[in-house]
Amino acid sequence: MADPYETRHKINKAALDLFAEQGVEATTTKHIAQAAGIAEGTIYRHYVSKDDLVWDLFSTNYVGFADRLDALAAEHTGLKFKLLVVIRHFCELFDNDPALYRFLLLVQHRNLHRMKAGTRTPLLAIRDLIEQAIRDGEIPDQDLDLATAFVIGIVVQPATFAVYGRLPRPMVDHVPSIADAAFLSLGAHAKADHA
Amino acid sequence: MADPYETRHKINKAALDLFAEQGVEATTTKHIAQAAGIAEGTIYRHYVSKDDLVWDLFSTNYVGFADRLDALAAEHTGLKFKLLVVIRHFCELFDNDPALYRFLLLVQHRNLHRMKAGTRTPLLAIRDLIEQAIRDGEIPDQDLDLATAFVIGIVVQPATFAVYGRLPRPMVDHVPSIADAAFLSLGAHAKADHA
Amino acid sequence: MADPYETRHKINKAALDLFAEQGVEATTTKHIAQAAGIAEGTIYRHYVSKDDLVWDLFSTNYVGFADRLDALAAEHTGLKFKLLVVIRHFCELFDNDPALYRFLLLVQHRNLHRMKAGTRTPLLAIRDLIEQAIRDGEIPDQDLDLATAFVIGIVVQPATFAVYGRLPRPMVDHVPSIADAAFLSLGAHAKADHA
Amino acid sequence: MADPYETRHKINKAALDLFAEQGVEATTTKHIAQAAGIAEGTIYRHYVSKDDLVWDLFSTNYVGFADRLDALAAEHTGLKFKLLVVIRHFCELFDNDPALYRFLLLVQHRNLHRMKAGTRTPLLAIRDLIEQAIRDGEIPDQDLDLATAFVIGIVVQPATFAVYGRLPRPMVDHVPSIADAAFLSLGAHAKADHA
DNA sequence: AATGAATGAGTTTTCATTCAT
DNA sequence: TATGAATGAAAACTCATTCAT
Repeated sequence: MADPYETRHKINKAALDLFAEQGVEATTTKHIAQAAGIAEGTIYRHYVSKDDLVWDLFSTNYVGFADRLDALAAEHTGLKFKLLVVIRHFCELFDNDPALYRFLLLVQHRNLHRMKAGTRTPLLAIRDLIEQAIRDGEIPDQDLDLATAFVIGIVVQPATFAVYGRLPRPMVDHVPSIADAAFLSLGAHAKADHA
Repeated sequence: MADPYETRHKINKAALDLFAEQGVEATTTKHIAQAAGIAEGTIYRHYVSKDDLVWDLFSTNYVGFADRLDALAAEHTGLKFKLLVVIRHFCELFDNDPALYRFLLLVQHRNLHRMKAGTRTPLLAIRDLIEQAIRDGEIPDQDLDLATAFVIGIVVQPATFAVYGRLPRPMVDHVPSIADAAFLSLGAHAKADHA
Repeated sequence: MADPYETRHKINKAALDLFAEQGVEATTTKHIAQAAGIAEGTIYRHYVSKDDLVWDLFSTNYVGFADRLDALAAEHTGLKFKLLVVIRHFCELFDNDPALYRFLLLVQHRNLHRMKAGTRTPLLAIRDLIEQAIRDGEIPDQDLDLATAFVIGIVVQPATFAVYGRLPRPMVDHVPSIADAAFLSLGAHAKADHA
Repeated sequence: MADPYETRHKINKAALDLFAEQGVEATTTKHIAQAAGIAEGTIYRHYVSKDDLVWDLFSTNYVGFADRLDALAAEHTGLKFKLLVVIRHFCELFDNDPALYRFLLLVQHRNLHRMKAGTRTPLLAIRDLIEQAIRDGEIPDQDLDLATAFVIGIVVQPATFAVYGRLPRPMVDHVPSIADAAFLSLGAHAKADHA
């Protein structure tokens, strides 16, 4: 009997790649089945619908990513270092699995509102990290959500540029510059570097 | 019968709203026709295809927006002021026509590569502005594309937050903070403010 | 432009015939389209779904039939005559449009419970007619619903036999016998015949 | 592993319930397997196909029922009594196993033509009983098939009403009334009761 | 220019059945 | 015998586009 775990994995891999490459709508279940080397009907033994597949791919990876960011932030001290490891992790994700990044970028708008309130998201991980820094006096008091948006924007936009060839890869090469910009955008003094 | 110019306008308005709200693929020509109060076939009197409609909407507004940014930048001196007016214009667009803003954000990547080489885009407007600042010694020498990504990210991400209710509107209220963050992220000294 | 009324009629006719002949499930939208001489997609310009088509066909004809029975009953006096015209009408329907009868027979179980309470049905028409006869002392007092079931059964079962070739057609030939049986089953005296 | 006889029984029970409730077409093999608590493939260890399952269920029970009706009729004398016991048996089947009753009713027409010529059916049991009564002069000479239809209709329709809640259960309570109506519908005189 | 019914190719989804374990 | 993952043919349904009016 075929290993259902393996089949599911093949579906996920094929779907993610195709979704990233041509978008969710443009990817047919037929394409996915062909790329995964399985029958079209088999997809429906693992997922209720194409939409369910998209949602599963999104939520699993989105939440998994948030959890890793939380863990990383917890392992380090000080805004500067926290930002650095978090941003490095983000860039590594991008470099190692560009398709996953592109997929998350593509579908987040349609899927974010489905997450049940209270779920850990990368966004919350960043927000908590900034909140802590304000509390610790590392950066001036400021609008927390706005500050979160700045950091997210500074990290995500270069990756988006990289996707479309407007910035050279690997993203890891840009980590120091990105971390610096994020740090500065929050109103931190360069000196905080050495704190 | 009806003023053809007005019909076209109704199509544009309906399409833009729907595209912004639910994405291009999820919006059917039937939806557009219904929302515009016209017959489905009428769309094809004004546009060759749905894709043509998307492209027209995108290119017209994208280039127009870039031109206004260029003009604004030209009217002011110094990175700080240029950033301020450019960012204010971004935020005003968002406040005045959120559908247009979201639409441009959604489809830009799919459509950017179709633009004739050399066409002015908002990205280029920002990029030129930063290049000038580096040349003028206002900010340290740095990777131009990365810096552009920072500024774009710092501007766009708060707007995205606003769309999802994570940041209060109007966006114009956030202009000073956003401009500051953009300015700082480029490595400018706060003092440059008063320069 | 094609006449939508005519197209809808072609769909209805083709669908009814096929449904009656081979059942609803066994009839595909492709079959219907072919039989109607239209494209498969055209069905969906007239009906939301195959199920909607079935429901429309059922409810329209079922209620229409009830209305005609009501009208007929109102035009005549005395249980005997009312039964006679009502049963004759039923048999004429059967003879003139056996497909319609067979269709109603096939789908009633799945669709009866969808009718909103208070809708006129053939069943109610018969029931009212019997209730009146009891009130008028034409037949002994008895369980109204049970009596209704008797009459319905006496009328419907022969038709069902006729469908499957267990009784010769036309059904109209059996009207006197059926009416007599119905009359007698209610406990009426033969004398009532001449009342 | 499990007792094969028990497994087959579980399949039969689950299938019968589901077929009765939602029809044969609407019941999937998956549903049956779930309801029976077995694997989908197991059905095919016991039946060649879904259709084979339906046929087996139908023919076994239909013929068994006919045989019991025959036996009951043989044990009694006179139309009145024969009708009474036969109708009681009908009603008891309904009360004891409504799913089986409904199933037989639903699928009989689709399956009757498959029965070998000469097989005993409930229809024949009723028909023979009426034929005997005519021969014995208990009821007037009349169309035998039509008369059979009357009796079947008078018995079956109340049961259908009971399914839809239009008549209170148990059906056994209605046996005297139903038998009376059947008796009368055949043109028997009420006095024959006491003959 | 405008209409809107019709199209048909293409999509998602279903489900009885098979087969390796 | 039992399992249940996989199959694939066929189903219902969608939708950008066409075209007669």
